[in-house]
Amino acid sequence: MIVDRVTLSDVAAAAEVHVSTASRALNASTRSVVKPETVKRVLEEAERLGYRPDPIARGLRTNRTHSVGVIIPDLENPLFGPIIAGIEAGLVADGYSVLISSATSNHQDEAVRSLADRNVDGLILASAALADPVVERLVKTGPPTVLVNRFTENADMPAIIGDDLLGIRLAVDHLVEMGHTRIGHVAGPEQMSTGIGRRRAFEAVMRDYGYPLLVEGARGFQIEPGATATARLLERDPSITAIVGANDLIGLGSYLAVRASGRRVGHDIAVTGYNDVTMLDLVDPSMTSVHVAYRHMGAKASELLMSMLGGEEAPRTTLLEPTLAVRSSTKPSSD
Amino acid sequence: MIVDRVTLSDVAAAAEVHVSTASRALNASTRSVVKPETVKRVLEEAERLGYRPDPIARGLRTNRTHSVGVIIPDLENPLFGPIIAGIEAGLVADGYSVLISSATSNHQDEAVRSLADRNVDGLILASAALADPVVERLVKTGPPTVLVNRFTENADMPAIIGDDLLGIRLAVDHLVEMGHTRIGHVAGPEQMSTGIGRRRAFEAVMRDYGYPLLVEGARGFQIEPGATATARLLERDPSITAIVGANDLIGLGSYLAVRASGRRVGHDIAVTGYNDVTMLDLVDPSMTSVHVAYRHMGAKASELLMSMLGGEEAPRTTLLEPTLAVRSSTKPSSD
DNA sequence: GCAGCGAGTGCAAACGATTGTAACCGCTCG
DNA sequence: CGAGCGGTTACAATCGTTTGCACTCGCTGC
Repeated sequence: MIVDRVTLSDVAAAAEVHVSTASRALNASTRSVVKPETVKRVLEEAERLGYRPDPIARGLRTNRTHSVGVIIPDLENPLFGPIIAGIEAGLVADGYSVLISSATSNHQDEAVRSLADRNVDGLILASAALADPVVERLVKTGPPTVLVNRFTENADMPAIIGDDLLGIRLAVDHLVEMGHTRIGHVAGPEQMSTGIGRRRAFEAVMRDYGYPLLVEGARGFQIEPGATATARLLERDPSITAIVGANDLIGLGSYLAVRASGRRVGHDIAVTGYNDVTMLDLVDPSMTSVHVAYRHMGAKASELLMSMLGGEEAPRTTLLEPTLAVRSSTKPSSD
Repeated sequence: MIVDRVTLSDVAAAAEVHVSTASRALNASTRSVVKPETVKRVLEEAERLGYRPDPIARGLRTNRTHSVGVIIPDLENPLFGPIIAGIEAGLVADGYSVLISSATSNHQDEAVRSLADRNVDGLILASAALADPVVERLVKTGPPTVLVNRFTENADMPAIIGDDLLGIRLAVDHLVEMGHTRIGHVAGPEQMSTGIGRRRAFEAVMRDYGYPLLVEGARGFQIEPGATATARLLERDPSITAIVGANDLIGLGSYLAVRASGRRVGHDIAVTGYNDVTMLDLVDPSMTSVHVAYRHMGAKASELLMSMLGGEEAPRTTLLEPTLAVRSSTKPSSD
């Protein structure tokens, strides 16, 4: 700062009171103990001088920094923009600041530690692995924490996640409605709840229908692994007429593999994605996908964290209801 | 924190020295004044106890928080993910933390103030408007600041931006090479340097060629405004055979308007975008676009800020060279 | 044998806030 | 008339670090 900060003692001097009095006058909770007249004088001087309390100094004394840490596994993935936006909007409304850090599940440790050093009041993790030692430790000894988008099986940590069972059911129901019975699933990595969860959901729904279980796992949530796994799937059972991708990029990989096998997406083989990232309506053919309200998810996460910081006991897990965005990849008629 | 923090005085007590000595032993710059033997003892105890200095307390004394603020205009825009990733990577490497805040050009004020309250050592703004009073004030009285992606004309503030003149030239040159002479431009909002800059660049390049100037402004950098403006452009001059969009979304808007006019993108009218956001290669037809290395841009910005914090005088502006990603929207042969 | 020196440490004052406790004032009441 | 009391305010400690200054101690050089 080039201009000198206006400090509490400046205000106190201007109002001709002791700093402690000024402090109490300024803080709503202690205001009642100081004479209304004095309060008025202090507030006026504070206003006039443009006093803004130093959250750092305050944090040193009170052990609350009014900041929360957010850990994102991959900032370049368009999924996380809306999540961060939702989190941020919720937090600044409550006067909190957001410390952001990027770290994959395997390297969260240092990120968590550095945020803890900064004495964040709470933590929001989008980077949890299915079996996550870091989360396990946080649950025992760490600031209040909320998981978002992914959850952990080895620790009881509140999470805001999409209802993958419902989402997959929406996709499969829609495909069945379109007449498909031989439906395959290209699953995501099993280390993430989003990978294994959707796979289990798919298996459950298909069992309900009594249809065969055709599943291949992709090495990652990206296009190429999706293409490779789809190729394996098609090779294993050429009679497949529909593919449920574990996320949109895997679905786009399926596009490539389907084409490579000489068939047309939408006409010969239907494909669905998951997440409904932006521009999915503009690919060729536009892709049917399970839509998750990620901004809302972020907002919910910050809301939950705020209530935990307010001392409330947190509910274990909140499921967000997805919807299905139907497009040409499963309904070529609309082409 | 549930477990009590290990403090400097814990370390000092364990090493049987005064806290001041411990402090000096721990800080590389003052380490030379304390006896090597003592240094060793202090370091060992610090290590053994798992001591981590409290950046808050330190910041209170030193006035340096080792944190920087980043202001992003729209977290949901996929453009900014890579920028943030680049910034973050650069900063954590130097031991800095990132405080993120979202604010449009018109509402930066509160965000800047709140970051200043937190005593950030530096600021990175992706939200600068072309004429920006907030930036103007920052330049006079504020922490070291770097602009990224957009710059400001009313203040002399270091910026890392793409070379729009070169980018537009690449696009136009390519179109001319493909035989086009009647080339239109759908410009972005004039309040942003990216809008007006690309427009000016287009005009300059076209003047060089001696071709007519066909420009319409879109109200925003989104699809619908792009479509509307393109429609106006096509109505004004139906003989246009190529359109340069000010960004990718505007280009996608042009797709819609071109189709609405009964023509085919790529065959009847070529279209280029700008930024080369993800999945642009998957739209139909895949779009030719000027590629900007946004992650690198973010990395450069943090690098520049770090050097400024190190006391070096900052160069005024760094231009990043874009490249052209040629796809089917200008080269239908590859369809 | 003592002033002076330099190396190494300790003391204590910051930084800007919050907060327990003491002190003061003018009253009332016993 | 003095103890006690409610209402206000001031004092001072505290949070965890850094840092200017003073101090000690063992030497050297005169």
